[in-house]
Amino acid sequence: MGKAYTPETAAADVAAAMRVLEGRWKLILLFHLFGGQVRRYSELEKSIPGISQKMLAQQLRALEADGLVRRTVYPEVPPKVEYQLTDWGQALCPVLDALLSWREGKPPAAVDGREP
Amino acid sequence: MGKAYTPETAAADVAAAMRVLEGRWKLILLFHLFGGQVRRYSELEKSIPGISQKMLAQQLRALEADGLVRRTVYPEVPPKVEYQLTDWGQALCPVLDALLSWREGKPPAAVDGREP
DNA sequence: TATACGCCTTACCCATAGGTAACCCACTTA
DNA sequence: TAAGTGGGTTACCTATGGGTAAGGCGTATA
Repeated sequence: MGKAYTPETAAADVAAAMRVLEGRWKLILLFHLFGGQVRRYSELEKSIPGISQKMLAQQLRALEADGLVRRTVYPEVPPKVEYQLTDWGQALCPVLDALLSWREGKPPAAVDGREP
Repeated sequence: MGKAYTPETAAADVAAAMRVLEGRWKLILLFHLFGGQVRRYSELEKSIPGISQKMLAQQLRALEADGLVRRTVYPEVPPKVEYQLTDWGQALCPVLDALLSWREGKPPAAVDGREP
């Protein structure tokens, strides 16, 4: 059974969940990793046009700290680092799907002030 | 059937959905209106401690522009304005519930580097 | 005349997210 | 000796979101 929420606690918890996803690149990273995909740093860098190394590292670190992404370092030279989702990270996929479906269901803007 | 998404378009659409909810007060406002509740400006102001009139007006306008909130003005003096969710706004409730459930399912942080 | 009410708007300030560019490290190959 | 390789860090700058304080409007009441 779920927690009991007041408007304030519910809002705070949703905000906390969203904070994990905020940042210009995190969702893109997640969608590149959904479905059990494993990617190296340099692969992500190549497949995400426009991202800088700083932002890639920063956002990956944040996702890792939040428990969505697992980081595996291979002690080689040159270094090799792999990124993949944790189970919990993967569990976000259907939630985002629900969000996408909600958005698809948006009615067209009313022209005359009434809803259609 | 849903749209077909690439990592980029999916991320962009999720971000667009989240942008509608971003802002320090919007979720609180939404949770005060979920379930068909109808509230006046001054009621919201009183029941949301810390919100300024500027932010209350601004965030309500944004939610209205995004089609989540319906604003009803009664041409009286002093003015009376009521806010309530649109059907689409109300449809967000189960989505946010899913997000809350996802958050509740987060495993405790691993102490030794492995996931539990 | 002045004050109060309900619902805002405007002017101004600051903290943070994100951008660019350059640098670092350990090792291998030329 | 010098350059390349993968995976970052650091310094610095700007744009935006949110904060406070105050003003405005149309009418009724004292």
